[in-house]
Amino acid sequence: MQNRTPAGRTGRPRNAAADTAILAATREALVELGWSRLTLGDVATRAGVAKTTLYRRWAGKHELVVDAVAELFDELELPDSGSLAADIEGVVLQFAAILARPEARSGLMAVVAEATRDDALRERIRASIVDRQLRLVLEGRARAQRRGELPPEPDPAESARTVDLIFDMVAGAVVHRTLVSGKPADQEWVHGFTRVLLLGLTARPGEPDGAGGPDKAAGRV
Amino acid sequence: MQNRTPAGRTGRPRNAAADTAILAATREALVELGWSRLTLGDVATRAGVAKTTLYRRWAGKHELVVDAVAELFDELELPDSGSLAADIEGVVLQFAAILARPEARSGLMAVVAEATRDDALRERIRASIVDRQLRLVLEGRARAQRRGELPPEPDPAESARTVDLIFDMVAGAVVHRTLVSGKPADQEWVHGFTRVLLLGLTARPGEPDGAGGPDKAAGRV
Amino acid sequence: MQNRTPAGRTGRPRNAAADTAILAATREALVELGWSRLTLGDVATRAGVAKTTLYRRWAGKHELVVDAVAELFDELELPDSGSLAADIEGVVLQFAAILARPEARSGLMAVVAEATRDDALRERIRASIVDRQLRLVLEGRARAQRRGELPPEPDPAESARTVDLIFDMVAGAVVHRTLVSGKPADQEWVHGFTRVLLLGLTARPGEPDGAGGPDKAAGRV
Amino acid sequence: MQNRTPAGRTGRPRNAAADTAILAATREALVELGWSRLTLGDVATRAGVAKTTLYRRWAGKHELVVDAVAELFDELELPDSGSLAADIEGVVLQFAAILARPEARSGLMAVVAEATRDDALRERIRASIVDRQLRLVLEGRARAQRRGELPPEPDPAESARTVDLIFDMVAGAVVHRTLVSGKPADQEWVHGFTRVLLLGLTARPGEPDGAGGPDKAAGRV
DNA sequence: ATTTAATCGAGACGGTACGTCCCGTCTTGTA
DNA sequence: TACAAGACGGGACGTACCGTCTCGATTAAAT
Repeated sequence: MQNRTPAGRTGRPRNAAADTAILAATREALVELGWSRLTLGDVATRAGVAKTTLYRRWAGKHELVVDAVAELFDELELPDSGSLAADIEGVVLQFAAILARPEARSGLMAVVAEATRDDALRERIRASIVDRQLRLVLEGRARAQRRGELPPEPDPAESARTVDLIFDMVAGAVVHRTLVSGKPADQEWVHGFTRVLLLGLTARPGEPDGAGGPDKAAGRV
Repeated sequence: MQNRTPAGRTGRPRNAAADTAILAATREALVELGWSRLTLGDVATRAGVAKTTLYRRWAGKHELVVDAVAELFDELELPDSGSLAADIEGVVLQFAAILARPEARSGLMAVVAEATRDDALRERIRASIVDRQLRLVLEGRARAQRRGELPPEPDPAESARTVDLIFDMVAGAVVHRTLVSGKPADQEWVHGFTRVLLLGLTARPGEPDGAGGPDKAAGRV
Repeated sequence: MQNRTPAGRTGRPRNAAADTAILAATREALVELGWSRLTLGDVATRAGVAKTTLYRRWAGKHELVVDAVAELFDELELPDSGSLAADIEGVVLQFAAILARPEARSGLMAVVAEATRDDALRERIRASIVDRQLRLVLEGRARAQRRGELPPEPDPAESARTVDLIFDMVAGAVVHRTLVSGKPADQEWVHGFTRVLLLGLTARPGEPDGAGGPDKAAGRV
Repeated sequence: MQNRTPAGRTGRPRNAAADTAILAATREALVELGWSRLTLGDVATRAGVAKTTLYRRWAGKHELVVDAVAELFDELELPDSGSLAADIEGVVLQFAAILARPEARSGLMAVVAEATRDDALRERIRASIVDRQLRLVLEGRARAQRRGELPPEPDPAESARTVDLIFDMVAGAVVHRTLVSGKPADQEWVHGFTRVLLLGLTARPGEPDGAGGPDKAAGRV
């Protein structure tokens, strides 16, 4: 994951169990202490490992936490609920549930904050967390197209842009709701959000457009 | 701002200019060093102030940065562009421009991260940053209603929920685009985002609904 | 004591009671906290006085403590016990009793320590504490001469040297016993000490001299 | 010296040279700055050592200075001058010479002052400085007994009491002369002091006793 | 079986920043 | 003027972690 396999074959090999123990200890410490009070010395102690061992495998606190948090998001699965709207609602709810867990909340924003000044870290976050979950959007769209809920994509560039937009809107809204507004992203909220998102993506523009005839607009703002 | 006004009348009064200098020095340090390398000792030096003076007024790094960043968002203004869509685009662009500035990027996510474990800090962020900008959503809606672009609100509770949702969607998407995806929230992106948002909020559900007739949907996903 | 009388007559006169209160508060703080933890801010608070008032009258911690401790030694009185030996024992016991009090122990050595690098402070100690008690030696000798226990002094220079020597031996031995050896300078010890001192000062040298016939020496070493 | 030898075998061993460098730096700083201006940060810098290293080995300023000063007194040697009086004079002169050095003057009284409120510190002073030099008294007496200048000790308890008394008188008088009276403990003074001390210890009580016939007393008071 | 080389635990190390405490000065309003 | 109150610039404190290093002791693969 984070470390080159030893490459050269001679010498004592690394203890593979240590990686697992360290990442688990990291999440445990995140829960108990939060990002800012978490120290690598403490993580090493919890993992029953020397500090040197930890530094041999990770460059620092940020990298370690990215890996520890990334594992959490691998649990995400696209449910097959029969309709696109229900599929999206299901996945957003799962995402919200993960963000509600303290080991994710605390660490995720912190590494994002640091990534604003550290390109390598941002790349690591993208690779470990964001890109790995793009699969959900892609698979969801494909399934909806198979069902006939969505038309096929004529323009690949436009398609990629839309995938990015959906991802930013979903992840952004849930994160903001959970971490900034400090309110739960519960069933009701997710339903309302999904409705607006899907309507916005699929409604015919022109007619009941935002700039269009107000007399007919029934939407609530 | 952060400190009880002296209230009691005796003793030497606080130097009001120090507050201004400290907040400016904080932003300067955020630009040069970023959140994690910013130290209060350095900020004090930059502001030409003793470290003790700084600690007398702010409880710590997080509180200080919240106040320093909050001032940035007070620049936001709702443009009067003639249409709701254009107004929203204008304000989102302004918001994106602020988030593009390093003094905002670096500090904002860090305090949000810390706020996940510190209720007082979250409250401070809400009061200093989030709630102060809710005015934009409220005023924008009122103006659109005056123009006839939006109907009046029948249900106050539903209305508040929608304002919250809009705020989470706008702020969340822009933040995620800028800080996580690491791509610019430029004119083009803002236009696309605004279109989806407004359509989602105003389109008549039922007809070209996400669950509705796929054959007619012209939306791009 | 420590401060020039205001001299110029205009303006609000100093509160004379403050001096007393400050010195008492200093001794109180010495008892409770010892020298190293005593702070001028705390003394001011105890005395019900502002820090400014304290600094207007004393230059610093050292000067203040010298004055506070000096007052303790003014209690010393030469008892009239009928014999030189008994007079000396009495005064040495009184001296030991003062040194046993925490307000004296703690402060005295500290100012002496500082005086090794501060000539003005050493002079202040000499004037306030040491010289004021030379009277005891002088009066004791005069009384013994009146009684016929000691011969009159033929040589004034030699006389002054002897007074100094006595003072250094008495004060030094008691201080060392009390503060360094950490054992009480009690009746028994004072008796033994006085015996050696007086014998050393009055015995005819030459005969049972330390360099003399060892076979006849009955002294204990 | 001050720190448990590593005992346990694991881990990087302490750098023994650091102890030496730190104690030397401490004495250097005492000379230049005196006790009250000496800071541990400065000592660490002078020793080319991190502040943490210093704190890892000494509990604080007082303990450090005790050790730094204690080494000075290890230079003391009992000269073999042929007579008890000359031996004592020699050792007292050496002692006075050490106390005349600024690194001793400045620190010694300060730690004694602090020791009045800190039993552990007093014990450390006794063990590191006082008890280590008792050897001089013991050896001097033994040598004088071998020479026949002093009789053997019949009573061990009385003997110990006398050793203590001698130590308090010698150390006390020299310290007081040097640090309080502020006059040099030079050849002449030491000679006078030694004469009184030795006479007091060896003269036959009863005859020219302090309480005895004043007409025959030739001593000067 | 021995060598070889990397890993492991432990913990000392140089270093940076922390947040606190106290210093001695200053600036108010009141007496 | 003096005084109470308290803010101020400054300096040192002692602590906590950082990330590196030096140990002696394992531990396997390569000899």
